[in-house]
Amino acid sequence: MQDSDACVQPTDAPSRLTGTASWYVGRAALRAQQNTHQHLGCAGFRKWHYGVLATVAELGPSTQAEIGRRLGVDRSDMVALLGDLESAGYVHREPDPTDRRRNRVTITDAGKQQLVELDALVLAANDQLLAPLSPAERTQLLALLRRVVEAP
Amino acid sequence: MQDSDACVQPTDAPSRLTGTASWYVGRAALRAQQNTHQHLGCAGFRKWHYGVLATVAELGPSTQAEIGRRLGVDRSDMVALLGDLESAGYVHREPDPTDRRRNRVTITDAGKQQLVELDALVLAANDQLLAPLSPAERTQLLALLRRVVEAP
DNA sequence: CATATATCAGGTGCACTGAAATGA
DNA sequence: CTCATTTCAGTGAACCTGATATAT
Repeated sequence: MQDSDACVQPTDAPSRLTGTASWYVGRAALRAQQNTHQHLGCAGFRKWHYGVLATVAELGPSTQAEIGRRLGVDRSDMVALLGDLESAGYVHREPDPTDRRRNRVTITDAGKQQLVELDALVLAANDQLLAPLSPAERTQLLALLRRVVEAP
Repeated sequence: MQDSDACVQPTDAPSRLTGTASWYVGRAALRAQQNTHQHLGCAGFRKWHYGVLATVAELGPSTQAEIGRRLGVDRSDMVALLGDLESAGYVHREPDPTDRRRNRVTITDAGKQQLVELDALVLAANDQLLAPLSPAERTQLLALLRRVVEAP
């Protein structure tokens, strides 16, 4: 058996599913997830590692709670996530002197450098996902999804 | 603390993410998942229970492997899934006399009846997800996602 | 022999809950 | 006292792998 079952597209799903947006959104998300996981995985990263690095890079030093809020990642999961990144030397955690409940998370030079490399991988994964669409269609899809996601 | 963190929309994600389709596809899928999970959960079902019922209802008696292929669900997970549905009396499993490796999975009357009720819940969850979009935009989104998902 | 099916045992990433310790 | 932050311990669903027994 060399089946592996993974990455095998489902064929002819029931019309009750192929009539819904939820179905396609779910399938598309799975594909997106597999693409980015595969690309980032080669570098030893997962998607939230990238998300955290991106957040800290763009926002400057932040607290764990703030990063989690921006990304929609649970405060609880942030602990391990930042643990990974810190022990790899990509971020630095230090207690905030002005509010000693908080941790100030800062990206290191190694982190910034790594982030640039990851950008290329994420871009490639995205291009792969959107391959069937023209540039105009990609913009359109992005706009529609934005409206769905940013709904009250 | 009554925080609960769940279902809290992330605000102001970094532009590295908000520029990608993967990001919005992922967020939309999470929201879709939460909607359906919440709606179906009230009836004691999960999304794959619904998917399996829908498949068997539309295809007629099928094998576990075939159902899994249609849905993109792993053969391994189908076992437990069908176990749930069978012990609840919604499907029936019997060895196929013409090929004794296979199980013939059939939907029961109770299953058909339950499926109709679940249809309404799934529809409601979908409407909730697509609330920000006009009917024309919903069709457009569906078409774009279809192209992405049904890519080679 | 090779292939397909159902099943079991297990691993991993992710979303989430609840509680504890600390401090504002 | 209330609220926010970090941390830990643990659950649950979904995705995936590998192996086994059985039958084609």
